[in-house]
Amino acid sequence: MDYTVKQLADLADVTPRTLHYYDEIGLLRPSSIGENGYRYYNDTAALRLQQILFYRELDLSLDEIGAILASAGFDVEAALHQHRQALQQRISRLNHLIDTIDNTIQHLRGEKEMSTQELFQGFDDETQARYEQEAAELYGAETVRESSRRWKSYTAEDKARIMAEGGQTYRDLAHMLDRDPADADVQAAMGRWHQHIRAFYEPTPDILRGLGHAYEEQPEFAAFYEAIHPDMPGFLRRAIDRYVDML
Amino acid sequence: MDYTVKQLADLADVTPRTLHYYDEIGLLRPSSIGENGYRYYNDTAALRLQQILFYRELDLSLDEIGAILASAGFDVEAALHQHRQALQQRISRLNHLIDTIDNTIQHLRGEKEMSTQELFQGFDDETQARYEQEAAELYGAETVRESSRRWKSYTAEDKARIMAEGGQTYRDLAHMLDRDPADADVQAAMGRWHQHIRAFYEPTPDILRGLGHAYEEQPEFAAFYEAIHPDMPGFLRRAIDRYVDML
DNA sequence: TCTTGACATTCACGTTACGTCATGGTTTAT
DNA sequence: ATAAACCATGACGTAACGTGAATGTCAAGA
Repeated sequence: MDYTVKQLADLADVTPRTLHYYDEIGLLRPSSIGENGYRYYNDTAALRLQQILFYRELDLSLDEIGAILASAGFDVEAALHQHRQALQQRISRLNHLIDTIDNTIQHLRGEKEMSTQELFQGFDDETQARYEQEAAELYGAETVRESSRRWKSYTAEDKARIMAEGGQTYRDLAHMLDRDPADADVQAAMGRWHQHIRAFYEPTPDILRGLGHAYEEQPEFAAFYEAIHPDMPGFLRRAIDRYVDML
Repeated sequence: MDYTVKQLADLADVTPRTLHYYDEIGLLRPSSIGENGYRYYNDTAALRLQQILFYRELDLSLDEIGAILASAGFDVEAALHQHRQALQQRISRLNHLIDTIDNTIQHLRGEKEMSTQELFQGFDDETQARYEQEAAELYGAETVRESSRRWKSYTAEDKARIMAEGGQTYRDLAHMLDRDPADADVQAAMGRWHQHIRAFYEPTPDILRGLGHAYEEQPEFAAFYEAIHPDMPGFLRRAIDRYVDML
């Protein structure tokens, strides 16, 4: 009970060309070849095709699929895990793009023309690096001194209260991760966040924005907020951007 | 103040080859060409490159970018909106793939060999269609009568309570969208959901699973749950799958 | 001035996973 | 016998460049 190309192709919902190609690259050879040169596939071949298509659905390259099917000792689970990671990254990237598109649309609507600088922000690596450095410098040079001066002026009670309030704000926000950053409750929490920062120093809008950026981009910050929830850094950054837009 | 290929390339963080290519396809022509055949780009060209790269970051094809930059009357916002949709779809698809990978890994761990049939489920369009149809038929034929019989037997008070409880369950779930579907609280809510369904009829595990499927795939259902939250349909389906696995 | 190294140019093939003719032989059904 | 439907093998096209290869040009140091 062998299949011809068309038969197997119809069965598996691919085109004959696909089978030709898989033969050509050695991924799926016919089980036999007739004297007329026709390809014939048996059930074993059909099963292999199923597996190929299965992995293909998972978006693996034919090379990878070949490797998986070739070695019986291959660690399929590890491979799938790794691939899962890759997919997650793609999703992250796509979410970033959607963010950017949303911002762009907002700008278009507001007739606020984005300057080329703005357009490039977040895309140009150098600009990015400079931006972060500036934020760090702003946060560092002027501010750190001011911050430690203010902090020292507080009583132990004050300090405990301030830290508790800050923590509460972050926990509140963690419960609103599924909302729109523009949501009134979220923005109210951002107001409390702003107050919390002001307990240390007086941040300019740019510094606030820089903080949001750092929360998302700088590993040490990101790790802290990710500990609260994996989506926290991105959410915070969006909420901060929104908050500063509204100031 | 003109740039050579290398200079502009470095500035924009692309390779010279990219500029060659953009010239070749007419997307970005040099502002002038020297007697030696060298390409020279002025600031206008540089700006255009910025815009090209901006749109490229949004994952638009060079063709589309060319169209956008060509026509001043082009509806950029509409284009971006459409592209946003496309990105969302990709994300949906990627999430689907991740789901499948997770299932596959589970099967691998449990040494439960997936039959070819199982492997194919969800990929084969025909199987898919048949599955949905069966779910609809099950839900329809036997069940609808039973459902309306039970419903009529309730008092107005009962009805109000049942609806309120159901609504509450969905709202509870909406606050747990960021959790794992296997989370204890989520699964507890799924238990309440099950009870809610049982107020109408006695669902078999397959029917429950079919419901989860329908919530995600059938537009009318999906629209209802998306109104609660965009991620609700997918989350519900995963939670239901998990719940039924545990029954 | 000569040489060297960094830059410039134009081919032109490689990449992925097939789609799409083109040309010609084979099988099957009428 | 003839047409329809299938088979085969090239071979080019796709998107957006990467990667040589062969060769010409320019700025700078010995």
